[in-house]
Parts: sequence; structure tokens; C-alpha cells
Amino acid sequence: MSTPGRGLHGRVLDSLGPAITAGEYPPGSVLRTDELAQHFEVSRSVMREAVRVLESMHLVQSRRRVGVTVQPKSAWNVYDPQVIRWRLAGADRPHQLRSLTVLRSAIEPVAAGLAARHATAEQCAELTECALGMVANSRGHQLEAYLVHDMAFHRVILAASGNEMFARLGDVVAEVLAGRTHHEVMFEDPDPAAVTLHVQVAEAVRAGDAARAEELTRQITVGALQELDILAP
Amino acid sequence: MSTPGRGLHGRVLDSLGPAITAGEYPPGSVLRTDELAQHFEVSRSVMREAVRVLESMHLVQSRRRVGVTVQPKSAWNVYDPQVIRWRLAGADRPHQLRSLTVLRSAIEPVAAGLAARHATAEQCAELTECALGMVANSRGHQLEAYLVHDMAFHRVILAASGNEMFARLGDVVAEVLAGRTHHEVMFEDPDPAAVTLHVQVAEAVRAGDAARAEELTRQITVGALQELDILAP
DNA sequence: AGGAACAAAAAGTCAGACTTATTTGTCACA
DNA sequence: TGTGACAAATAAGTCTGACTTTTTGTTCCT
Repeated sequence: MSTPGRGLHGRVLDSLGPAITAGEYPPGSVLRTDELAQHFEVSRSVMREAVRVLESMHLVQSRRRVGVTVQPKSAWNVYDPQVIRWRLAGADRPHQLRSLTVLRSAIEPVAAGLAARHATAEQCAELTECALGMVANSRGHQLEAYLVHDMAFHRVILAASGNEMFARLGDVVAEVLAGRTHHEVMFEDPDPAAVTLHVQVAEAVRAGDAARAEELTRQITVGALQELDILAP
Repeated sequence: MSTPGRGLHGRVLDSLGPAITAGEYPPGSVLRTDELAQHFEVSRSVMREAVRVLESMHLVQSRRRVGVTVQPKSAWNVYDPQVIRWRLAGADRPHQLRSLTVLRSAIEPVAAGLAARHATAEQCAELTECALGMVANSRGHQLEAYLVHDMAFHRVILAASGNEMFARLGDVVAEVLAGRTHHEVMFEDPDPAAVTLHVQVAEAVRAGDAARAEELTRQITVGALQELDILAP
């Protein structure tokens, strides 16, 4: 999915990025470009490029006479897909997964409502196809095939919303879903009720029933929240 | 708010970033590092660092033997605050403003509901203070003072939600609100109904009434959507 | 026409010298 | 004793030039 090792500076990032997001260098830590360059066995030019990228993500700040300072988490660009991937791969994974699931619960219902208004015939067909694929693979431990259709379903919904910012969350949602299947407790077949909801959403979008599509999607995301024990007391 | 000219590469970015997001270089255009360096009168090293940053935002892609290719809008990191600022400053402003307002309409109600559960006493006090400040400046063309309290209000809500991804949207929402006052049609005093809603939200959050806080905030965001003529037919 | 060898182009990498801003420490003076 | 100015140290920032590597396009041979 990503682009591993697109140059030397990319490899440095693949190593340094996860280390910072994992809290290996606590906020306020000061690094020096020269030392980093030696440590990673690259030239200063390459190291500087890597630092610039980290700086654009607000993971670090580079100041003259001081060095490269690790920024507190509150400054990070937490929407940067790269940062999200680094956090999902590290110790911060559970926390990141919860944040993203709450984000989903806010975005997806609204996106589904918009999709009901704006989806093209082609997108509706794609959606129905995905839902059918989920049904077909919902029993008999075919989790991987189910996941593929589940990811595609949510990606189509977000794209069909017509809002570029929603559409851009397709990758993120896909990674959350994949994470749930691969890393979290997901040994059994998916909840039949959830599968039904997806089919109904596809139908509501096709029918142009925005309110219904939104409400049904809200039920799906509530289910996702409950899986992580995030709910109103 | 931002950091203008934090080095030579920063100035190059301030010039090249807006140009790309404004569509001045159409997707697929190929730039060459050396030519860019000459054009901006900087060394190749500086130019390379700037390109690396643009690449991390997925505005361009750098490939050997080909050059620096401008990416299609669908690839951009549209959540990067820097990219948002560049787009808001350029020709894409109206479109960007609509996208962000839709995003707000999805996020803020959920954030308010969470704030009702998680807000600290201090945050409740801050919220009430902001609401009162809005009331106090809601009449007599005190738009600037009103704006300050409005921005603070929404920032506190997002922060009090306890979700880091919501909290990170504080800056974005503030820029949308500021844009509405400064650039859009906003000559009259704010809508009294909207002011009342803010006061009621502050009260609902203090009372811990999540459902009410969510519903009231939804009404606020619906108002924002209507201002831009984004509504269900 | 198909494929292999070759040449050109542009990014990528490195090393070294030099510049500049910022901090810190020192010393004299009030 | 405190304070202000000045000097030194430091680490990032910048520039240049030489070299490497990958990719692409062309040409030539079968």
C-alpha cells in the first residue's frame, strides 16, 4: 500500500517516524542532525530531507543553535496517513484505533446520507456488489474475502459522498477494518446483523433515501464503537 | 498563526505550494528540480528539501529520470493544515470552504456530545465564558470581538471531546469562522438564534446532557450549511 | 516486428567549506 | 550585587561540484 524505501531518506523516515510516534523520543528531546546522519549512516543532505518531512508533519521542530526538538503529541498532524500508519504499527495502536473509530462514527453516517443524494448509478451498482460479496462470505470463516468487500463498501460510500475530505478517509477506514480482522479479536464470522445493515444501506442509497442511509450507517458505526467498549454509560 | 519564512525552503514552499493547490500547474505537469532552483534563486539542496515536503503532502511525486510530477487533487493530503491554508488563500477557496463546512457538520455535533461527557469543570467554565462573550458582542457591529469568542467556543468543544483527532480540527474550524467574517457576506450582526444555541450548548455540556448538546450543535452546523446554500432538496 | 544493447537525462547521494542565527557565558561597570 | 554589553561556541542553514543510479527511449541487429 505505502511506498517503502523510495530513496534513502524514505528508509530513514520508516525508522525514525515510528520511533517518534511510539514515544521512544519523549517530547522535548533534542536530536542533532549530524548525530542522526551518523547513526543512520547517511549523508547530512539525506538526513536533512528526512527532518524536513518530519517537520512538515509537526513531529519535530528544527531550530538553529538548538537542534531538532521532538514536538508534543498535541502538535502532530494526526490526519497524515503516514503518521496514522506509524501509530497503528506501534505501541500507540489501541489508542489510535479508538480515536479513528470515533472519527468514523461521526463521518460515515453523514457521508452515507450525502451518498444517497449524490451517488451515480455506477457507484450504486458497485455498492450493491460489495454488499452481496459481504453476504456471500459472511459464513464459514472466509474472513479475508469478507474484509475485502467490507473495505470496498465503505470506500465507495465515502467516495460517493462527493466530499473530497470524506473520500480521503477511505484509506484510513480500510486500515481500521483490516486491523480489526488481523490484529483484534475476530475469530468468529461477522455479526449477521451488521451484514444485513450493509445490504440495507446499499438499498437506501440506491433509493435515494438519505435519512435512512444515515440512520442505518449510524447503527453500523455504533456497533464498531461497542466492539471497542466505547459507549455511553 | 503560521510560520512564514522559516528558512529559505519555507519561502519556496510559500510560493510553490499555493501555486500548485491553485491549479497553476495542472496535474501531470512535470517540473525539474534544477529549473525550479534557478527560478527561485536557491541552491539545489534547498529546492530538494522543499520538494520533499510537497511530496510528503502528496502534492507532487518525484521520480528518477522523469522529474517532479504534480499529482491529481485526489491524491493530496487535504487534511494538512498547510494545504488547507494554501487552498483557502487561493482560487479554490469557495470549494474548500464548502468541504470544510460539511466536515464540521459531521464532526462538531458528535464532539459536543462527547464533550458533555468528558468536559472538565474548567472547560465548562471556559465554555460559558465564551458563550457570554458572544452574547455581549452580538449587537452593534462588534464582529471582531464576536468572532474571537466564537472561535474559542468551538475550539473548547473540540478539545473537550477528549478525542485528539477532533481536537486537531480546532485550527481549521477557526479559519472557517474567520473566513466567514472576513471574506464572505457578513455585514450584519450574527443571527440571534445562533447566539442562543451556543449558550444552550454550553449549558447542556455543563449539565452533562450529551444528547441535547449533540442536537443543539447539529442545529448550529445546519445553520452554517444553509449560509452556503448546502442543504437537502 | 521483436528484443537486446546502448546512450542520455534527471533525480539521488555524498563530502566539504562556508554562513548565520541563537544561546550562553563572561567581564566590566554602575 | 545585579545588569548590560560583548564575545565565543554551537548547531542548523546554505552552497557548490563531483559522482552514482535508475529509468526511459532509441537504435541496431536478428
